[in-house]
Amino acid sequence: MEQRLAPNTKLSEARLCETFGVGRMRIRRALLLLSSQGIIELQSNRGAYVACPDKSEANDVFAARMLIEPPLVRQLAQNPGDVNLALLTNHIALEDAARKKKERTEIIRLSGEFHTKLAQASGNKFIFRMMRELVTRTSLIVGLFGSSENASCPDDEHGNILKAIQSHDPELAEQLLISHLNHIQSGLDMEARQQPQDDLAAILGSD
Amino acid sequence: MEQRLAPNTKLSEARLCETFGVGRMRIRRALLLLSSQGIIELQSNRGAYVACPDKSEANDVFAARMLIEPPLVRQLAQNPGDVNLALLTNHIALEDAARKKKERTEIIRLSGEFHTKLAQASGNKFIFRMMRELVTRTSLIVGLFGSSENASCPDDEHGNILKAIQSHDPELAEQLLISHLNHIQSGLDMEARQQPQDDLAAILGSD
DNA sequence: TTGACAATAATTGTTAACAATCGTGAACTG
DNA sequence: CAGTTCACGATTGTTAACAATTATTGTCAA
Repeated sequence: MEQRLAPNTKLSEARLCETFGVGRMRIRRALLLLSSQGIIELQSNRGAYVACPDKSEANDVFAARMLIEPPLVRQLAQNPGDVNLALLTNHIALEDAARKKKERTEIIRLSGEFHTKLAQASGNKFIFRMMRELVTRTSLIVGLFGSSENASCPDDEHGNILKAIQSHDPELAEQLLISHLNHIQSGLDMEARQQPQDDLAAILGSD
Repeated sequence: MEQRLAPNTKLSEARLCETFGVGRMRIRRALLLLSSQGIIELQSNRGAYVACPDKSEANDVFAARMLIEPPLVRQLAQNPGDVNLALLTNHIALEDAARKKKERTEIIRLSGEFHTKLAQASGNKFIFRMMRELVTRTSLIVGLFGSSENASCPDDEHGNILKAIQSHDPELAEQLLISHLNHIQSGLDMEARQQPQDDLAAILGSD
């Protein structure tokens, strides 16, 4: 999710055990769940590897988001609810703070989380889960096909979407979100994919 | 999915082991995956129970389907593709055959599968997975809140939807599907839920 | 130098025993 | 007789050793 592990990175059980200080059972349970969400790939007798989505899968993810998110935001703008507005406003503040401090991984994390919070605001548990999966995969894809550093959500589009929701403008909110998704997608270079490297040390280093 | 296990049925590991003739590890892996899909509930130190969705979760599932399926079918009707039409036509034939033979569990299974095949026809792997989960949960819900036996998809609505797709009529297809979902939902009695019983013997009997 | 082959090392998959937790029922007390 | 407590049985969670598979390295021959 924070793009600290490159796609195709091998995740050895023993390594993960000592990294997180837990038994093999916990690790295997976690790997199974991650693979069921398509975040890693579990190859029989060969181990776990960070998923490496191809062009087709990337398009699937964006198509699914285009299908779900616009009507979601439209609906939210029609009837936001005070609690949701407070939560989202607070989130935007966090994003701004992280952007000011130039904390890269935090910015990436929060950028994704904004979209999951939109889904959470719908109050629909299923849609919330779906969106969480979609956002995670989007992070993977941006990490793979992201051409430059502006890969994370551009500028303050999140803030503008929230403003549209606050002013009960479903049309505008929907339109802004569509543009936002398009910006993310058009910032990708679908042909030249990033070189898959093996650096699990990234996690070890900061732990 | 076939409604042979009532909600809240306890799924003991030992029982499942001897039923399927596999080790405890396999069972636990399967239970973990099922719980991640919301089909069963894993209570810590207490075991696995068939999920028992409440009114709110049931509404979530239908709301999610209402969000996703209509635009999906509309899109499919605009550009079906010969392979998809063949697959769907073949599926309708299977449904008819099962209905003629009055094979209840088969009818239930195929009724759900029709919707997942609609999603499969979109060619989007994500949407396919989502729909499969939604359909499974719908089966659970119909089993819980279904008032009479006509709970399974009424008459030949599936066939009509397919016809609309075949004749490239997106509006009609979308409208028929919306009606179809409404029929399913309105056939439920959201208040008086079925009595949760414990009959894992159902599986043992037919195995 | 390159290719195939074999042996070894490393890693994953499985099994079985052990520990911990929870529900139940009997015994006891007020 | 009601309520509480304790102990037992059953079930789940964990650990560790073992088996099976795969990857790697070294050797030999062309």
